[in-house]
Amino acid sequence: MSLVLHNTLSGRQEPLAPLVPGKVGLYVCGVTVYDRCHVGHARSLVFFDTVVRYLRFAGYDVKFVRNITDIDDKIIKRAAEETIPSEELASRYIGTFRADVAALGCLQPDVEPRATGHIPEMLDLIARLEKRGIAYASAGDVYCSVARIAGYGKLSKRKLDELIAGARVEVGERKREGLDFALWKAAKPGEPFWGSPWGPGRPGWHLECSAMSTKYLGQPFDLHGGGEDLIFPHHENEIAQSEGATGMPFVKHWIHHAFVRINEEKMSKSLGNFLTIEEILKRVPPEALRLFLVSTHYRSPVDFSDQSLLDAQRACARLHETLARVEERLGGNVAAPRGGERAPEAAALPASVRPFHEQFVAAMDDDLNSARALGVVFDEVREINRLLDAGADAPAIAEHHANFGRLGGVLGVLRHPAASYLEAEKGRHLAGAGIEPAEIERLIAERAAARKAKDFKRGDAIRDELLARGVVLKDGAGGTTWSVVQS
RNA sequence: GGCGGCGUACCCAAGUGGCUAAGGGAGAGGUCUGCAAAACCUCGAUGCAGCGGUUCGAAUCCGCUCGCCGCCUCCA
Repeated sequence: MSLVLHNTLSGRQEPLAPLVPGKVGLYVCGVTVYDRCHVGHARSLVFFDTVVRYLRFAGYDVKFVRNITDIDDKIIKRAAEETIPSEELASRYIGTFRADVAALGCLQPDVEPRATGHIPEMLDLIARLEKRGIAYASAGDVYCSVARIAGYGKLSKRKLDELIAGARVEVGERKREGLDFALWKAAKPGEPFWGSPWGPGRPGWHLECSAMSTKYLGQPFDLHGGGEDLIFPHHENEIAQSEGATGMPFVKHWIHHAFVRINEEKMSKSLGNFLTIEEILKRVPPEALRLFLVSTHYRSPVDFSDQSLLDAQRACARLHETLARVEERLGGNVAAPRGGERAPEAAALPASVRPFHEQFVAAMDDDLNSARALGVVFDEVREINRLLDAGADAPAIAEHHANFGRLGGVLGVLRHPAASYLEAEKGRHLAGAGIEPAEIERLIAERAAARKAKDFKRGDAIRDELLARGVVLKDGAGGTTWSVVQS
């Protein structure tokens, strides 16, 4: 059994076969920091985070590189609008990006290179392309001549003549062919620039990923990914640059995920129909957003809606309610696995949990089918609740606790003790509902007194009043506890 | 126009040739509970956009039709 992944380059599913057995190099195109990140970016972050977690779970030594584009036309444009230096704008949105990544609970990349920190590497790449007659300078710009690239279009499955015929890009005065793309852009007055043999300017967008990926992962390397909108022209051009400069293959395996849609349309900044990660996380816990995102296979579009998000939040609550029961049953003896670690061999697992582990692995090995894998986690939830209801002993519960936490951890949904999750949910709800915990406790005490006096009518009235305010009471052996409705 | 993808129960979503079509949300009935909540049990698509075809057998393969989306331009 081993991981099979869809490869955009071949259009087929192929086994992951690392260049160095046991090690995987992964490069992901990150964000351009000129605005806040939205749910679409969250999909990319969460998907590749899941990829890294699963690869490590499966025993691979992963080197994960994700870049930050901190210089480009959009950044310059925004900065000019705000009349601040582009570095200041970039720095601001690197800050919000980092906050979003942390809030989503994503693992840090091993290397997070920034374009502006790799200008020499990029200039070197241009020089090599020029030496091979692939790049040409023109009035301070430098372009890559697509016609000189063998196999151009192989990733996006496009033929060069069709691209030329259908090109919406105008042939610029400086460009020889419409499809040629900029490696270096001459600085206009007032724009940020770096010195180069071709004059002051800045790198073209595609160049940074070619330079930085191979700097940190070598050439060729194993896995390169991003959103499916990057297939053309971005990734096609990366291949052109890197293979053109060296004559060696660039990347073995390309993985691309589909988009988040909203009302049947792609969520994007240009359409203005986006919700930021920050806005969503005010409404639901990060685990709920992650669960929402991984409940669809990565190569299918996921439709965002309030109802779907609410469904995910309720499903997430089910997961954590069960975790809370488990933790209560085990008392203080709960060292929860956090995910991202190597899994034990299936043969070493207790027979009670092995089927869940194996089914989860089978699902993830099948082109990272996280939706199916999540179904397995819920199967185990039911099994755990059954055991708890039947009064199973602690060791039996502990076996499942370890397994269930480990599987959930791969999907990034059971990373904290249940209590902290449930407390956070209470806080989120109370902040919006205008009710204080002290008041809830007071009403619970009042109700307890009424119930003791057999005044169930009064007791039920209090419970109904709290319910109307989104607070659910639960009468247990040790007294009454409360939680909040997921809405 | 070129290329690619999608249409599965009330909603979301797995399943891509053959056991009773996963799982989650919502709903109905039951157990438990003073009543609830949570949990558990049971029910829920004789059918997988429509129509044809291939096959012993198809949601799954092929053809056509209808509806929707993405890329081809900055975009996760």
